[in-house]
Amino acid sequence: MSRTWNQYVVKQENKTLVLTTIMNHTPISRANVAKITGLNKGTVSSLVSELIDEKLVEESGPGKSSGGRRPVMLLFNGNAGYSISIELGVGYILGVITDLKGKIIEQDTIQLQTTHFNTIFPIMINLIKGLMEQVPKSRYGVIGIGVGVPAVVSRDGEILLAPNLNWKNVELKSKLENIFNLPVYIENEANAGAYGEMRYGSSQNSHHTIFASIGIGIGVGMILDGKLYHGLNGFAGELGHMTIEKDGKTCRCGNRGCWERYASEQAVIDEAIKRGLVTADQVEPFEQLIQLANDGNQAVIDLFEEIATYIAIGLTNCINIFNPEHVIIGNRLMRAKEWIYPIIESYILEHAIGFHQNKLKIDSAKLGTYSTISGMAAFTIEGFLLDQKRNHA
Amino acid sequence: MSRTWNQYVVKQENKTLVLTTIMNHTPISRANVAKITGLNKGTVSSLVSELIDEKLVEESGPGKSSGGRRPVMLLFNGNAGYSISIELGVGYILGVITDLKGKIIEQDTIQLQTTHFNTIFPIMINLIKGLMEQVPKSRYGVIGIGVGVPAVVSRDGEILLAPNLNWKNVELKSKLENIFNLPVYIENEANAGAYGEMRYGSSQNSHHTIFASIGIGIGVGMILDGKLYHGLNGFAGELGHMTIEKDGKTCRCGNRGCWERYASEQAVIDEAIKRGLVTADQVEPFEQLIQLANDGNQAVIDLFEEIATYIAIGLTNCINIFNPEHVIIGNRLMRAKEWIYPIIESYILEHAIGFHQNKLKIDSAKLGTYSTISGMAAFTIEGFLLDQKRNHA
DNA sequence: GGAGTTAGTTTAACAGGTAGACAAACAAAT
DNA sequence: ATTTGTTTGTCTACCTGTTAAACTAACTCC
Repeated sequence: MSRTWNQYVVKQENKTLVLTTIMNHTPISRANVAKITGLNKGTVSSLVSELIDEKLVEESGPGKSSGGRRPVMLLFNGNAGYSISIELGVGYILGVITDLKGKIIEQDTIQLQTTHFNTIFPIMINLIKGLMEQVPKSRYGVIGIGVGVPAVVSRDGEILLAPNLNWKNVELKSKLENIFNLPVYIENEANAGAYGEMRYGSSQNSHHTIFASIGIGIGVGMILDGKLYHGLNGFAGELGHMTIEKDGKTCRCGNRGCWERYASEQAVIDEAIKRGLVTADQVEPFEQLIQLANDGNQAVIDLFEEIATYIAIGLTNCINIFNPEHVIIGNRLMRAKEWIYPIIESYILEHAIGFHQNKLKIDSAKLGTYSTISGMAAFTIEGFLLDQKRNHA
Repeated sequence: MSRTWNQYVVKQENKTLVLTTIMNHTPISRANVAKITGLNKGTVSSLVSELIDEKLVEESGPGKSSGGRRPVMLLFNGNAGYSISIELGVGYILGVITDLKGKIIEQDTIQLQTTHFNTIFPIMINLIKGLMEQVPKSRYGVIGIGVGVPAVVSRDGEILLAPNLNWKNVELKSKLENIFNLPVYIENEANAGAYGEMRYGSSQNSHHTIFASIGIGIGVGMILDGKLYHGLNGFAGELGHMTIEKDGKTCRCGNRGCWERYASEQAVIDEAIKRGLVTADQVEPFEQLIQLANDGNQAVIDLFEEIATYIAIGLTNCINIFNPEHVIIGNRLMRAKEWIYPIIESYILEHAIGFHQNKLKIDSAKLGTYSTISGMAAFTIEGFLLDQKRNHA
């Protein structure tokens, strides 16, 4: 509840302040760190020497002089440890190793034919084990495991509800922690995507970002005041089930007129089948449609444009609700970007309130299909650094 | 940007920690403050004695012994200063004096016939001056002025857009600061309402609260992770203009199917006139309708129930978006609570996602018509205390 | 009335940050 | 080649505020 402050906290905070300054400005001299942070030069010196002892920071040769003694440049050591991140999708598992800078070192994908937990779980364990063997030797080794899932996740890492996987109440975090004895982070796929884009992607420095992950369904990750928003117990961001048409199409959630019934990959496919643009037995109907649009099929392009309008309606709602600085559209539907993006942009421009007063940017995910997994890496890395901070004086 | 930590900051933080502990647990002993905060007894003693010097805390006689020396009970001194809060509505100005506990000491209302800024502003100034003369003598006197407005307010207190008043780009904060030479706080009416309910009303201790102010239009104030959410530049919370019916009724915002076209006081009135339940030249049509419903007029009750469903649709969207702990419905439409509330509750229960897993409470505003003004008082008081913290070592 | 408890103050020790002095290392001007 | 001035990084003396522990005060209970 209440937090007491004393000299230890002061040191912890200043030390992480120095570390993050080095991370964000690498390479940088001690003198410059002192200038940026406002800390005394001596304080910076002593904190940096501790960070060097912990192998989180290293010195690289002398930098350029600006009319005096040449500075010793400091680097954040991205190789002090490595994170393992997993993205669990419908039909695939993607696993990667990243360094502490979030850079992907190694990756591996497995296609799945089922969504059964009992089948998938062992496959995932094997994937993780395989990755762990490839992790380079380092001071801290594997610092943690992050898993992004298309699900509602509770604050303590339990999967409460994963409609597209048909999972319910799976205690994924504790299961994995028991097996690997490492810190495990579980997060919703859209939330992780939002975080990934904020840390490594197109919305760095933006404190108000809405990340709409439009795939089979729609999930929305929200960075509000610089922090990921979860709501009371992880259900926040279910904007796919926002009503945009009262008495509209029925949805499996029990409601009617839900946004994702009009604006998702599934919505595209349903409508395409209804219009005879693809057949129901097609293996990859969405890819087929992209192909057809590429070939100039006007009926398909029209369909994309209709869907785009529905996407835009929902996004306009988001903008009116959150007044974000940045709206990012990610996941598979953006493969049809060419046809849908212009429609979305012009609709929002015309319909969002006070648009002219907002410095709103609308983008597709810069990290592409790596938004989520990068976000999971970020969670894992930041969790590790937080742990260091707490344990190491 | 970056915040440095040193012993002064530690003291500031601990001092406010002690103060807020006393505020929240008043009356309380030094020993108990130490226990709750985790601070050393000696530290608490010295900080308390400073707070007593500053007249923010006072000792009240000895408390009950629990088997040893009797404690000296400490009280937060609500009378060290007073705030002045104004609610600027469509058709009225409400002004109050509150003490530092947010208790209303004095109040005054003025009915308005116009919305012209040049007419209203001098009236407001006079109202404030009148209130200032009634403020009791105290250590800090009038600590600040807070004004709640039905408008989009920028972070620096400029009224960007007030559709119901027909104002645009009014620098209210600086105007008032120049006149009174006091700290001035300007905030959107729904935001202030949300804050008021969190501080003094029905959602105390709730960190995720949605406050829907349903009057002529709809504004929503959002407490997310314990903090009021503004968005990038104050436009957040324009949920009144969330599309709930694609291609629905046109709205003055330029959009179609906006929530407030279906679920506000104006929507009730429009529909009632259309159905011949009241005439267009009625002075207080909404009051008239309440009266009719009270008299058992079924057509009016039916109308309220229809409107309630629309309110519920929008609120369900809010719940799916924010996963709040608490949804509060405030402002004038709740005068028809008797007929609309049961409908709202049952609709949400049936349609919100994962409702059973959420410990969601739905309430009407406990502070009634004082939500907004109490919120403004809270802003002013907290701003004052923050200032004290910064200036007074 | 003594033993045990609880409340609040005082004291010395300690940790960590700051200011400022200092040496080292360099650029630019003479 | 010197001289001058600047920048970097370390070191020392000092200061602030928290803590632990001793201590005084005041009370309850047997």
